[in-house]
Amino acid sequence: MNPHQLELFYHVAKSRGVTRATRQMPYGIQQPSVSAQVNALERDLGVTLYERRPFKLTPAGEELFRFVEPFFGSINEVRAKLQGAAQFRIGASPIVFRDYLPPVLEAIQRQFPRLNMILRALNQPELIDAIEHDELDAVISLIPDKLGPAFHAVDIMELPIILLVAKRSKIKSANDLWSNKKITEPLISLKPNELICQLFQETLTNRGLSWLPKLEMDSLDLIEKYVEKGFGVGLSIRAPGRTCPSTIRALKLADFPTVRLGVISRSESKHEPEACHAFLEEVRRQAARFPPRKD
DNA sequence: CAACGACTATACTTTTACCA
DNA sequence: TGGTAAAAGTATAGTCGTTG
Repeated sequence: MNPHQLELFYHVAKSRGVTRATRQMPYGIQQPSVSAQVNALERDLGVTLYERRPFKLTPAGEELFRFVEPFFGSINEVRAKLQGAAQFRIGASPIVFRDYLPPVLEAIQRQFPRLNMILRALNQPELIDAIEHDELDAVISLIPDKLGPAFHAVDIMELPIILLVAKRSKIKSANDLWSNKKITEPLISLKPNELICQLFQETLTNRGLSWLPKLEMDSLDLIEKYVEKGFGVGLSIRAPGRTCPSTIRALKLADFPTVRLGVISRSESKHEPEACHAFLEEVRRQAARFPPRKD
């Protein structure tokens, strides 16, 4: 039972499978090597640690995993500590990074000069995925309704879903669209797994309408660009403190649900709680600069 | 139920690390 | 520098689950 075998077993158990482990390992190693090492560990112990397919840890495997997980699971954290640079990993959408985060990050940097901030710009589904896999400590994201108990979500603001049309388009309000049973304007939206799209499509379905996107973009900026060029109607949200370009008209969507923008962190994370708290406070303070619009 | 793809194990070869 | 053992790599066979 050598440490290398235990490390590989940890990755196999965490990734739930040998092949998956080799793909997710922090360093390069081929599947047969992992397979051979974990098998050698089992042979040495004289115990089966997991059922192969479907993957399931045996009681012995569970016990061994409980033993090795605290060690191998906190290696990166310990490394950062030893290097004197506690790290705090923040995720947000590219737009949030561009338009809202700089003052927040500056404030955190002033408060924690030694803190090593790791920043990742991702879209909403990837942000949720990253925090679920403990790859980030805090994310600013639209908050899904179903969020596990392991996560702590704090609402910052409610944002209305809007449609964007080119000013020169003859569509003046959303009702102009709904009046036709079949909507002929091309819809430009984010990818279907984005919360905004799901909420929008659900609401349409409830009203007996069908309008699937013709163009799928991966940022709201791109959607705006293509609306401007006259490629169709864009699905977006009204971002606070930003005004539409003069060539674009934003259409309110009466009786459509709003989305909640907030900060999600891991509730049990003992990892940099001060920084996490300060981050949340700073986001709140910045958000307060944008009073809710009442139109 | 055959065809296919994904996963795991095995056989064999090459590389690496260590030591005399 | 050359020998040795361990570990990693390549190729591939076997097995299982899915799909048309």
